[in-house]
Amino acid sequence: MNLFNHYHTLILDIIRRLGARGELPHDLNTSHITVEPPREASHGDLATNVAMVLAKPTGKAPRAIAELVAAELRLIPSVAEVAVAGPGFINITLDANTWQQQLGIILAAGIDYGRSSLGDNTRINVEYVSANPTGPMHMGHCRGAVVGDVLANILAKAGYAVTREYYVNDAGGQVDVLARSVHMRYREALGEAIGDISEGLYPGEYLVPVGQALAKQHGDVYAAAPEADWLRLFKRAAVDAMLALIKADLALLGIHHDLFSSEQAVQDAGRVNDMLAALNTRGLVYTGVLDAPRGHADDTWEQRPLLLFRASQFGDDSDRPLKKASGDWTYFANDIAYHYDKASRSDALINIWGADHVGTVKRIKAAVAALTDKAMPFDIPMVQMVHLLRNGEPVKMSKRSGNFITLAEVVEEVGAGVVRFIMLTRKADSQLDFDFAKVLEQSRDNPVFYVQYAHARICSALRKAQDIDPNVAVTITVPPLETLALLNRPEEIALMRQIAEWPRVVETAAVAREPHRIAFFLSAVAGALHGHWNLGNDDPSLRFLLADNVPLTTARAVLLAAVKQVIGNGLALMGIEPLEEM
RNA sequence: GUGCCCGUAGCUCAGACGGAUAGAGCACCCGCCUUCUAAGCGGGAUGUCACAGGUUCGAAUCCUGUCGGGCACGCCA
Repeated sequence: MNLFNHYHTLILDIIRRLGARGELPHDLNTSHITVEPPREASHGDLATNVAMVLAKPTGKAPRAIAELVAAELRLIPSVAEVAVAGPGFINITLDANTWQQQLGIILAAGIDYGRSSLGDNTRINVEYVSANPTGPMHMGHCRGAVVGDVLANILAKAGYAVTREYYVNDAGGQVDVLARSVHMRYREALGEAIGDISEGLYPGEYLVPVGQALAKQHGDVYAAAPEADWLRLFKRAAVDAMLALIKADLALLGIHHDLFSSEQAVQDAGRVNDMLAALNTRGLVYTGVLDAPRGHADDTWEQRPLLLFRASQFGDDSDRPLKKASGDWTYFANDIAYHYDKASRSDALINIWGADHVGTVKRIKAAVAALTDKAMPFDIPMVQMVHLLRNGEPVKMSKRSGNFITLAEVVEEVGAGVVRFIMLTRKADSQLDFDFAKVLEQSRDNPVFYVQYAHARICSALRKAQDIDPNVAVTITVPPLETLALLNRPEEIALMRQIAEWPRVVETAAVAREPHRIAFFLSAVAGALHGHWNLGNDDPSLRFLLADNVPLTTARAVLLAAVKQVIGNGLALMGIEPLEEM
């Protein structure tokens, strides 16, 4: 149960009651009322803007409303103190019991602490990675992969029915190029001296085994055969092999999709015609000509009649071609068909896209809006570039030789957990530096270390607590009230208050589609834990472990266990294994 | 030329749906520290939230414009 939601509900009840008694008007719009932790801890545990929001519709002074509501709030047993402050904020301080009991709730819920029904089983489709199947994953794909995966985790936790989907672009020209590259490797495997891989083809070594396998399977049947004889076959073999590579790379990061959707399959199933029919019935297709794009030297621009979609009616800057002059479908048309298909089996769509696709956001949103009569929620969080550094110096990549920094190399060097965490230390749409040296540093300014260290430190303390009192392990599963009541120091209450925000953080991250909030929250909790821990240096009575005070040691072990649970739950959402010791 | 994103402390960045005196880490200054896990801890100073208008009880947040930066932009995939 989200504590903030609980009091939000109570406040709405109060407004209704005051309405029934004639002290406030009926049927007020209460949708803008919030209950939040106040920024300033000294203001109390919860703050609500209810009085300010209702001032205008009721025609009353905010502070007058605040006093009415405050009087009612004081009647709630768990409320210790209510103060009206500033322009009309109501600050609520809860009874220490309420916070103490949160520890029991956290420990009883375990990994499910933070789960909610916010999403109400809405079928939400998260499409992410979708790298072209032409080679292994490189670092350019990494951030979107992590952001998408963690967002999917968050949404699942928040009660959505999540499908994790990968769109395989196996139908375009680049897979033809791939097949030709594989054909050269195939001839090479048959003993032919092929020299350098031709300009424009994929030179990567990872295609060598694909050629070898084809040579083994088919002998020299296709060595001198015309392309038409082998293209389809080689394409299939190459794409399958590349997908296997990609899946292996994703597995290194702990990423597993539910569904791989093939562009070719969408076409083969006739979904493009379905899409066209759907657009046609809405009168959104016509044959016309496009103006030349501005800002380019456009001597070569030819106005040709094309089949166009009226994207401009749905917020795009211009209408967009569905067919090329050649009569072939455009990539865009296939993409719409795919999205139409996704929409038919979802209640909401999310695409995680790299920043290089910003230019196409409007048109795909226009298409989805058109095909679903604007009924389909569709978010496209954009993921910015990652700059790879080593000790502050940019890592050089030689494109010429086809050497990218691969995801596998990076995971091998620093570990999957570190990669995943660092990818979430910035908002997705701002650029991110990834410094191989810094991410492994053991210091305060490395958030991965800082959070893991907090977890390991707690584990260590819990082991020692067990030595002081062998019953600790049992007590922390269902802590008795008299044990919890010993946790009444302000510093302890502050820590409880902080971890009790976890369910709210999950919901916020889900609604805002912002996984980085989890990482930031964990850093804050780790900071609070370390800070609290250090208090014990100056004041030994604040240490967690007190050999001469078994009841208090046990109680504090309960607090530690709850913090550990919350950090562990956060890391689990991020797909990171928490460390027991380090 | 057009579109999207961005502009917050010296640096790197947080700051859903408008809320109180705008925060964190680093760097800087001053102390402390050999410990319940050590890779440090405590305190201090630091802002025209790019600029100018507007909306309102209230704006870093919303709207308009200007300036500055990044990315993208043909029937490629």
